[in-house]
Amino acid sequence: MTKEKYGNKLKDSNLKVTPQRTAVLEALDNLKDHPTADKIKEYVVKNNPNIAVGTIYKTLETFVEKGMVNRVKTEEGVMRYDAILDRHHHLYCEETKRIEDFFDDELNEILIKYFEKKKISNFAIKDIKLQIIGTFDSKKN
Amino acid sequence: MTKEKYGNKLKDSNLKVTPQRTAVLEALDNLKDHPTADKIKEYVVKNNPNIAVGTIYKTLETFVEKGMVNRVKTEEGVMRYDAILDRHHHLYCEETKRIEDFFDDELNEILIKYFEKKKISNFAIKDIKLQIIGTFDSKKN
DNA sequence: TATTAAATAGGAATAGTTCTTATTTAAGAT
DNA sequence: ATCTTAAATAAGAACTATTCCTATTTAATA
Ligand SMILES: [Mn+2]
Ligand SMILES: [Mn+2]
Ligand SMILES: [Zn+2]
Ligand SMILES: [Zn+2]
Repeated sequence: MTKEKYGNKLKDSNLKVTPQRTAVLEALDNLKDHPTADKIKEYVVKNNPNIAVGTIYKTLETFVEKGMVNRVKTEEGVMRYDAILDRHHHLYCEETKRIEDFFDDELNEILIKYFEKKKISNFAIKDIKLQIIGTFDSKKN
Repeated sequence: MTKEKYGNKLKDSNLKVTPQRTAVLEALDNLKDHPTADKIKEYVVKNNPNIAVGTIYKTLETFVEKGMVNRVKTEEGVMRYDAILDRHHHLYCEETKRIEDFFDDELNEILIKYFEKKKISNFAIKDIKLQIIGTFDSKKN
């Protein structure tokens, strides 16, 4: 019962369970490629044809505030969202602007250890993410 | 003769030397905090009161194309620019949105070696940047 | 000094996002 | 089950960063 899963997630964050929020959660759960608000809308609209675009933005903002979703740093003019909260890094494709997840616990260990030794003066680190910039091999796109 | 320096930089990139471009270069050279187009305009306007904002954007775009300037990835709605081309990473302050440079050759070595061993399948790495997220100690702000 | 391709000024247009407000609704209380 | 009410939503206006358009100006070269 996956619909129920989203309801519980909302309750856990002390949010009222609405069809709009449930739909956005579902979209985020299914669109794994760091979607824009617009992509989320496209997905949500299939089952909720009357949802307002402002609601999508408002919902995403709420989710970010509650820590249910993260924004992804880009150098484009559009915001992208990430529902995966486990620590991971990102592959940025320069050609296609695709952003793919990169999980690597060994690397995380190395980074943590490195910055335990080497403190940055006047800066308290909360998180470290790698931007791995390059291109996907275009054998099959 | 620093004015001349900017002129040469432009010539090196096969760009016509104009007062507007020189001024934007000078602004980028002096504003070390990854300025927005608007901050650059504020700086440039002091000596070039008639410059058009569109010219600033166009100039920055040209510089990015020529590899004289990089965009900085953020999760804000405004673009920020970086005139430092030497390999470096960024400290992102969650509170103030300040972005500060972080140079660390030892860390670069570690990363390069790590990814020489551990290739990412189907992805050709061009560059790796760390997003070091946290807060600056607010002793003096 | 004349030529010309390129650059700029000025302002309109666009796009992503936020804001406003009347209406609707979820959730708790009765 | 119905009532109550604070919160959420729809619809569209407003806002803001950026891009686009084009008449005019200018840098570079001859
Ligand atoms: Mn940089
Ligand atoms: Mn925008
Ligand atoms: Zn991700
Ligand atoms: Zn920098």
